[in-house]
Amino acid sequence: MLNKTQIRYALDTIAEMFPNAECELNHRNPFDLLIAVVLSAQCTDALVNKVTVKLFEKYHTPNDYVNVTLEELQQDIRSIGLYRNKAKNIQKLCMSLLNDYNGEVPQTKEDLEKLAGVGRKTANVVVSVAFGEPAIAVDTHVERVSKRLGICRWKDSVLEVENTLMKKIPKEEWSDTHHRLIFFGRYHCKSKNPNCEVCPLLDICREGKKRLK
DNA sequence: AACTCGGGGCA
DNA sequence: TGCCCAGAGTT
Repeated sequence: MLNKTQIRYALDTIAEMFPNAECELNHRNPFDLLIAVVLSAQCTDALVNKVTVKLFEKYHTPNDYVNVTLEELQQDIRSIGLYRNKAKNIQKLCMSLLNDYNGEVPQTKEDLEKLAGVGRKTANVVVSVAFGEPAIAVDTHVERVSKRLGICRWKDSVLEVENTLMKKIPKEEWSDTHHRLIFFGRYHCKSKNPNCEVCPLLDICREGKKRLK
């Protein structure tokens, strides 16, 4: 396991590698962001952006999504995987916003997680990106990178990874760190080809040293 | 903890 | 072709 000094070094190095790391999803307001993040599950952000360009020209409010048939909404997001369930969830989610939140996006993780299609990861991204609240959303990249480097344990659950990261990283750095770890995982420490041979973190990385042996 | 949903992108 | 992708819900 990495100590505090090593974690500090790792985060600073990753920050230098990806100085402009931020949310890549196409969004102009909390509502559009919420829709985009729900759509992004198990699917690349590039594909989501391609779909939401047209989607957000047609749909602007929760009412717009519930005033079309399920079939029509499904057609409009058809090129995204899991589109049938996602369309259902989005209509359910919009009904909840209209009934329980006056058509607005709730600003707490607890309320967000009650919405259809919104889990812990999505809720974290929304409060962080849309409302500026410190949060670390643990997706596949964050989980893989944290475990490889040795910031957390291999056997940790997603929730344990999140708690460990929050404990070991200053709160004011949570949101930036979240995006940086994602970029690091997506473009460098990839699931298949981690690029260990050119990695500046090889000295401290538990998995990297094992792989190059 | 394991399983399922799923079309598009990329090798 | 085969494998993977800024997960969530169910069993």
